[in-house]
Amino acid sequence: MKILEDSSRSIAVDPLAQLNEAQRAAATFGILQAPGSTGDDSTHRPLLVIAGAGSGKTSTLAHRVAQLVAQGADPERILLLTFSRRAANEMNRRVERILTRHTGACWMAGISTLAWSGTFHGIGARLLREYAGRIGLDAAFTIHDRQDSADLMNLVRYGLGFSAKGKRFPLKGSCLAIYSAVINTQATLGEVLQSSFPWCSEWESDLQRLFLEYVESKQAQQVLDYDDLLLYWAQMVGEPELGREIGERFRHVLVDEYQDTNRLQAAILLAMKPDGRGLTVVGDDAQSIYAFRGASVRNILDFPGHFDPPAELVTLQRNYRSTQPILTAANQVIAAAAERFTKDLWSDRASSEKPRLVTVRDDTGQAIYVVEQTLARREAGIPLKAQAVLFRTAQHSMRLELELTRRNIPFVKYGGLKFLEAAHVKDLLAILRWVQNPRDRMAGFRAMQLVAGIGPKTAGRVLTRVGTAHSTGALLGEAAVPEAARVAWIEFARLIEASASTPWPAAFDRICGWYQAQIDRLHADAPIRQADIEQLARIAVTYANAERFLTELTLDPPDASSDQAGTPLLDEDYLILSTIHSAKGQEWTAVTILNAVDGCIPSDLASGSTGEIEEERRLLYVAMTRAKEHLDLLLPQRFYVSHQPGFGDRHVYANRTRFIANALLPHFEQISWPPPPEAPPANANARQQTLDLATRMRAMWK
DNA sequence: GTTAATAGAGTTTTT
DNA sequence: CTCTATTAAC
Repeated sequence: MKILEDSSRSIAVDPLAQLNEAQRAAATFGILQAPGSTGDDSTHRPLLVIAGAGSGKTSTLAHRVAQLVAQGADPERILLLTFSRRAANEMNRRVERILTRHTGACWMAGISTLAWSGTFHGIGARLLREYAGRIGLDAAFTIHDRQDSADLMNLVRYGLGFSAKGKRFPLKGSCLAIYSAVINTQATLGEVLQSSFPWCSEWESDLQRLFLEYVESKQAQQVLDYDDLLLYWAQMVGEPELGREIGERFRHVLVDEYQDTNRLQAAILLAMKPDGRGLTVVGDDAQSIYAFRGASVRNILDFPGHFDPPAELVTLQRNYRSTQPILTAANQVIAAAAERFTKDLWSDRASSEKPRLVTVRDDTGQAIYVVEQTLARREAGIPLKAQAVLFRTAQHSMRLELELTRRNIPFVKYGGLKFLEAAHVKDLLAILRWVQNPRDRMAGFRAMQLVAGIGPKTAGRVLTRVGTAHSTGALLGEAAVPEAARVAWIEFARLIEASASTPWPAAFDRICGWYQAQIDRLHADAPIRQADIEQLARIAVTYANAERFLTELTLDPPDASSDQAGTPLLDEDYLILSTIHSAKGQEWTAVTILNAVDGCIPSDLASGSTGEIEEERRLLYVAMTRAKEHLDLLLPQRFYVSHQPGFGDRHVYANRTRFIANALLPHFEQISWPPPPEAPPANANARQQTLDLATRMRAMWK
């Protein structure tokens, strides 16, 4: 990746011309060298960019990276931490485009300009594999996703006899959530229990024991969970020597969406860059929506003061995305927030259209309204892809999905259940993982039970034997299994043995072949699952080896449920359905927010503490600021109570979300749908009475 | 020891 | 409703 030598001068002026003053300041801070300087000594003071919604944050960051590269920084030594892989790819694309367009230089196609860009977890996994030898880790470790982790937690929990306690012990999910909170917030177990899980406080000492066993168990299996990827990384760079080595290796570290990082992630940054030199973080405190996962707004609020001299602060508050009425309404919603870097977004995109509050009768009315509105907008020239429907929880869109399917309107849904979490996909991956890492008990445990006649008992027994040996396949053949399972078992053992020595894509095909023979017995709806497996196979061939495939898949799963992962769809037009969380960083011409009522936003599951309520407020803010021109907030008046047979009509009435108080109403247009029948003027009424219904009724029976 | 059936409880957002 | 745990039957 070499750039033409003589082009580095023109780049300094040209691309930056598109940026406004604040953006330019952020993009060039500490970089623009005096003429004649080599650009070599370009590590700068720490920089914090507070970038409001739609303020051109991505573009600014991309320009900054491009500047760094253009001024001679080695792309290999730039670390770019983003929130999702999608964001990382987008950033890469933009950087390349800026560099190409303004230098005429030709970047090698197919090779990413930035070798080190990705999520904290993804980069962590890479670094840990690379440095595994020096921290006593097996480089072939496997990564457990949340379900696997919960299952392992469950196993340990069961082993300790906690499941049989007189009073109910927290379920596996809660246990994992508590464990994860302790790691990510770097607080003590006691503190976490008190602040977030008060109903589990009585189990503190048992939980402590559980977590110890959980950790031991992971270590024995050479398995890391999501939290470990950060924790091991933090511990690794906490060692002075390794910390310095890795810190210096990355001359520039840029972090996007900093408001959604947690204390552990902040600790990693500080360990790598103790004085903050070369460090840039970008974020918006008003868009912090991941506290439930340990993220802390404090990270961004306290960032400047961590350093001496303090970090430079640049604020971007000109919004290029939304019209002023939308922005005004959003500003009003967030204005009530307690603590923040004060900024009011402004835009010069005038419009007479206010965001609308649309009252509909119920869920069904909501679905029909959205469909009609969507189609009308498409008629008006806004393609489906430029329209999005956002909601708090994945299930809020169920009714709408039905309606869209019924009317043959294509859509893609982000967030919620991923196809990776489907049982059959997990089955397949378990086999694959076990082949790759025989010590991964969870994988083995699951894989073995796919064989007819093998249940938890037999599987557990075999595991204890395999754990001590190295050649899995041979040992499996000898294992004592119930007579009824004998034949199937030997076939399974052969599969495991053979797969370990088969080259990559072929090994996967082989496993698929075996699994497909079992699928009819395991699942009732085999044909649908069959299709998923074929899709997985298509994804599999694009990876170099099993380890890469598994790692990428757990860290960066295909995030849309009907995401064809590269196949067709691309040139088709489809509507976007997304949870608000998954909509982060995106924008659409028209946005519809479902269920803008109390109980949904804020979710009644998250209205415990003021902190949670504040986060829900920011959530609504994030949702509103995704819209460029049209914004509808839907208010279903009634919700049918679930759990009732058939189509019962027990329901509850809902109120408009508390975040849009009466005082804010002037910023919205309020309508009802379907529109109330227009009361005709009194005189017109008389004139219009040309229809004698009474006569007609009588005529029916004559 | 394994599987099928039944009763009971929880229920968000995601790397 | 769906996931989990327990119990009954194979």
